[in-house]
Amino acid sequence: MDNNLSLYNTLSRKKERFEPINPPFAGLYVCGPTVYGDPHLGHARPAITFDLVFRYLQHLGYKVRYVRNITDVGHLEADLDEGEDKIAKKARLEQMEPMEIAQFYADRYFVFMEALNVKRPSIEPRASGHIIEQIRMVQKILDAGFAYEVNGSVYFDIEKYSKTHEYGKLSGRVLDDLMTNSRMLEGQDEKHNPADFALWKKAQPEHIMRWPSPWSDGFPGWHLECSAMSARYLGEFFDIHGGGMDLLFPHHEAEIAQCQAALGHESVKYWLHNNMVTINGQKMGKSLGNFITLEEFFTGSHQALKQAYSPMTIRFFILQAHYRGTIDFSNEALQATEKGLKKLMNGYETLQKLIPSSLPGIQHPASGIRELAASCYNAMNDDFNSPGVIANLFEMVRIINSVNDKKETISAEDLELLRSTMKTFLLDILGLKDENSGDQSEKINGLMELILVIRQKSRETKDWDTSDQIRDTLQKLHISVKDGKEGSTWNIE
RNA sequence: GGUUUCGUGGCCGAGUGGCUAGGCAGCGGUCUGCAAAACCGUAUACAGCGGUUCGACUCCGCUCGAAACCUCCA
Repeated sequence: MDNNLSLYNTLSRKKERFEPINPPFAGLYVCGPTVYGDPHLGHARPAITFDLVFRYLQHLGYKVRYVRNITDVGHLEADLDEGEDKIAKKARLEQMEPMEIAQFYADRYFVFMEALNVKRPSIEPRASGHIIEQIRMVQKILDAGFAYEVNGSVYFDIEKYSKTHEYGKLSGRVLDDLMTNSRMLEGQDEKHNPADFALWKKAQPEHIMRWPSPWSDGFPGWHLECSAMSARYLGEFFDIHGGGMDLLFPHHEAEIAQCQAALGHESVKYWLHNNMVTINGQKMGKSLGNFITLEEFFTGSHQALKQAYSPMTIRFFILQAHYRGTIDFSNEALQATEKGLKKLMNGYETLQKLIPSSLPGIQHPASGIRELAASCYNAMNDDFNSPGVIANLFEMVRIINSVNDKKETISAEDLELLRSTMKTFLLDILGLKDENSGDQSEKINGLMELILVIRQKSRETKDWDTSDQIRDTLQKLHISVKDGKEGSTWNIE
């Protein structure tokens, strides 16, 4: 399978040609949500970023297995001495079973991801369903001599590992710094070295989420689930592992070490990381009062928002920036995005009713469509440069409108290429969809036809009061009427 | 303090060692009963300071600024 795709590998810090291990198959693993709270922008960005990767690989013809986990095992909360975990804490506060919490927020996550038109991955495994795999992996690491047990808990031995392998190569950490830095934090620690991380943790008596293991009744360390589940569903060596940059250290660094220790080799060929989001230039945080959930974006029900922003506006906004750059959400930027998206979707609608000109020799022939299509591929092949694709799509819309205005002409061949290219990139790869066309029933179409006929009559008699009243009233119902040379058109906004 | 990512015109945001990104807003036109949409034209730019080069926004160094991580939190 030929491709010219290159992608930025965090491990090598440069763009590399994408050469899958077992073509035509491609394996993609992405760190999914911890389901103890409502989905927000921090969930939307990686989901959309890797949805783009998923869609493009599929478009190139790969048989992609996309695995994105659901973290439903409680992990310890840092600021509590009690050793309570996030999901259990939420469960206690809301008087629910921990799995009830996990189920509730997982469902919320799915609903909002669907609204954003994020495709469901091939497999969405849950950490709680793979305790056995995780226990086996801990045992393998113990057997290999890279871990030790203390009081029923098992820790990864960084010092031992570092003698033969480079811990910190993904994130650029230097081990000595880690040790000296971490050493400052005193505590009644079971760990031999502060930089060590837990593979298995013995549960405190009040800890509800627990499973039996050879070492204790307890729960797996956070980093373990991704290693265990990726190995199970994608094999011990697979193509792409993705996630947010915030996961670089320690999470992904630990995954590399675990796999190396347990399997004797690394498990990931390409590491991809999306950058973070900010809101009005600030990081999003509950204490800053700018923590905005997706539901609040969609309904506009947050004081920082001047209006509601539709799921497609959010999606388009994220795709308008390259995934490795930071992205700042502001009302001004979102409003601009909303207009741009509308222009794009209107253009796509216009394209459907465009007619090729059969007359030869007309001036200003629309041209360059082949180049624009190639340019879209070049952009995607250059590390998934969606903003580059979008710029080309806007150029296509300009051609579409010019042809529609009879200012340019287009051949049947070019029109067909234009249609297929627009559909491929706008709908299939970028995953944008028309949010307003869903509710146009036959009844509404019939009514609108009637109304426009009546209005046209009033216009012919220059009864502007009546024609304007109709247009204004419809506008209040979010139905906009536009008068053109060939009659009036309408659409729901 | 360390590691990492980044700093482009009013706003957002690509890209390149010398050649127009694109969107939104603005200005001037065309079209139009008016409006909207659309099309055409147009101003404003590469954080700062050095260096490499015939030439840097693009490479190197430093400074300033922002974000993430450095918390058995996922």
